Amino acid sequence: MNVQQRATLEDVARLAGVSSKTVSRVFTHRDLVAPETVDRVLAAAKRLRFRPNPLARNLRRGGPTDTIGFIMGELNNPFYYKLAAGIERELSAHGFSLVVATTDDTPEGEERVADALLGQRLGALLLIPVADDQSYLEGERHLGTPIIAIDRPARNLVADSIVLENHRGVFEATTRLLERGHRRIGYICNPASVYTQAERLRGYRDALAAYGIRDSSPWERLADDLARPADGLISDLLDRADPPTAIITGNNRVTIDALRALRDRDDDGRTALIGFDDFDTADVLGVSVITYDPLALGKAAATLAIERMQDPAGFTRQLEMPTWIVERGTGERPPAERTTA
Amino acid sequence: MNVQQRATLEDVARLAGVSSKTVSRVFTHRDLVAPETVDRVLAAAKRLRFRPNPLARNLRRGGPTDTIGFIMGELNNPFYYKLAAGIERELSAHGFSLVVATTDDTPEGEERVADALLGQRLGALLLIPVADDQSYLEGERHLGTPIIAIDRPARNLVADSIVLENHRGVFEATTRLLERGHRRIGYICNPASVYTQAERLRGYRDALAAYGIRDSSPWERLADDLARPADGLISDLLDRADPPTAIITGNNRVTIDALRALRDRDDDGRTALIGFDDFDTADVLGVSVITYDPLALGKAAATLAIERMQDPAGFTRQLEMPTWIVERGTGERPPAERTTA
DNA sequence: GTAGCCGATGTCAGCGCTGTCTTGTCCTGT
DNA sequence: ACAGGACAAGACAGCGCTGACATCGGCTAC
Repeated sequence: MNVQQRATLEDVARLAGVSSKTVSRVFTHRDLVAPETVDRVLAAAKRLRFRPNPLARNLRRGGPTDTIGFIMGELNNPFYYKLAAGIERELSAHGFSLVVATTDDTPEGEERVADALLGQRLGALLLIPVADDQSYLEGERHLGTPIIAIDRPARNLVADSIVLENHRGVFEATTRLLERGHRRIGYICNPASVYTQAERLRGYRDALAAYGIRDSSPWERLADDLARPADGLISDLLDRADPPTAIITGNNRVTIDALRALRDRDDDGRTALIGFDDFDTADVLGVSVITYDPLALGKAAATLAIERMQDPAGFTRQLEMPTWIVERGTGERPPAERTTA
Repeated sequence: MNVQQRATLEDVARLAGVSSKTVSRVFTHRDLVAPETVDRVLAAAKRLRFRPNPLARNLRRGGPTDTIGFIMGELNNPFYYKLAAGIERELSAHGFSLVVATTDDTPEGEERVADALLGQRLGALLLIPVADDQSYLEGERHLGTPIIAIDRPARNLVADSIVLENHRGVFEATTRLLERGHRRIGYICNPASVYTQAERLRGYRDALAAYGIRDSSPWERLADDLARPADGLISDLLDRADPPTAIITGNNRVTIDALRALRDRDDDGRTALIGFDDFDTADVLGVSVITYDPLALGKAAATLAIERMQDPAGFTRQLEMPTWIVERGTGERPPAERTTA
């Protein structure tokens, strides 16, 4: 394959018999150029397969590029990729392109990856904070790069953020179970020590407290080992002498693990279940969930970034996206009577 | 927020009391600089929060960037996003960054998006071809940008490609059903007029043919309307006077639609089912599938791209990734005896 | 003693493009 | 007939960086 040279403005100019500046104008302020000149230049450009070099353009113009970075835990997760899809859709509609980088959900990964991305003179940086501290981004923010935290607020960093109504979603789900007569309601999550889960857990506890249940700890099973499925936590909870009549799960992975555990135990639909996060086959399985619109979340985050680029000086904003409950069966089960006394 | 200027080589040089070239060297060929000078420069760089401008560097150096583009139908699809995850992981391990763009699975989108991406002087372009013709990329390929087609071969374009063993997977699945005694085996897919589906359908037909079933058309339900779920196709097939005892579905969406349809008809596990593509809750639902490793597919594609960047002149390669069957229950059902004569 | 080399650093030009300023041409109004 | 303006196009510099080449002191070798 004989690689040929890429044509430059100069080449096009020579072929069209004009100056390079005129060619430049054709590709930027076309209305300043006489129509027939435009035609001649475009013909020449097409013949030479000319494509303006955005590197040179951006360098010359100074300022940020049209590229926006998104740092996520891992693409391999329904929540993240739908979020990414929402972001991508909105950004591309506004002419920005999206660079994604993943951190494997580790704090070290986050800073490394952020550094690599920021090298590229991003127009803005979107991220799902994982580390305990995003102060390392302060320098870049100070240089004018808008930074948007998604799903969790950034810590030690002034940044816009957009999160879910975690507390409200779980509070309402728990309340519904309580209203249906459930009193022994389990809560399972893994990981537990992240912002979102802390909020959800708070929603669960607050709802119970409103019904006079002050100590929910016997019904909580919290873990922080992503590598291990949550089956064990669920079994442990169900093995109690007074097993819960309902379970709330903190995210879709745990929900699916719970379904697996319930199936393995031949629970036969006795235990009510409401999971946080929707998932593809939840309707087939009849699983009630606390859901939200990840595409909308991504879209809102992208919008926030675009607005911030246009108005870097404005006050930062903290947005919340709604969550709601979808009833599909498992969440509407009444409390099972105790089979043994 | 008072936006401050970004430091340049020159600024660092002034502060460190050296020439800008020396600073440049510290960030590229550090071993050519005296150790104590390196320290002084690094200290100055840190103080000014200096970060080399990759735009200027790439412009000066010429040649492609470390950014690799990936054009996919839509991120909002388990197959695509796992593929993207595999690509991202491999690329970032080699120091490349990934720009993603989606086409909404439309041919027009593909060319538009490809054009936008190629403006950025990509190191390579990965894409899942949707349009009937990728000849519009010929120019760019000629300029030295490696192009890798994933999941489907590119048409009218010399490009590396990496696809699944579509034919073999479905051939084997069909053969297993035949071996178990099934003779009325349905095949459902939507969309049908894409390379992958054509291959899979061929696998189905060839397997039947090997058992003497020449005309499978009564058992095939092919559609090309992504907006509409496949429920109708499935019902139509099951409504036959002699309904199929087994069904093969061409992709995960159709599989899930089929599950829904079977549930709605209270099929109660009479009809055997094997679906192409795995999905998150397939094990919970006990669905047998023809599967593959989308992460590995992505990784292989990324590797191919990296190799091609290093050896642009080599022969293009066409790779196939293995598919295999995971038996979980629905595919192992024996043929149901006719309930009515 | 000096030719020759080496390691450390500097000078300069230019990658491809665009902002600013300048030049040139034609048209309008009086 | 000519000032003044509108429009089209060019000259030039420089964005931040790095490759090619130059410089310079110190050191080895004979």
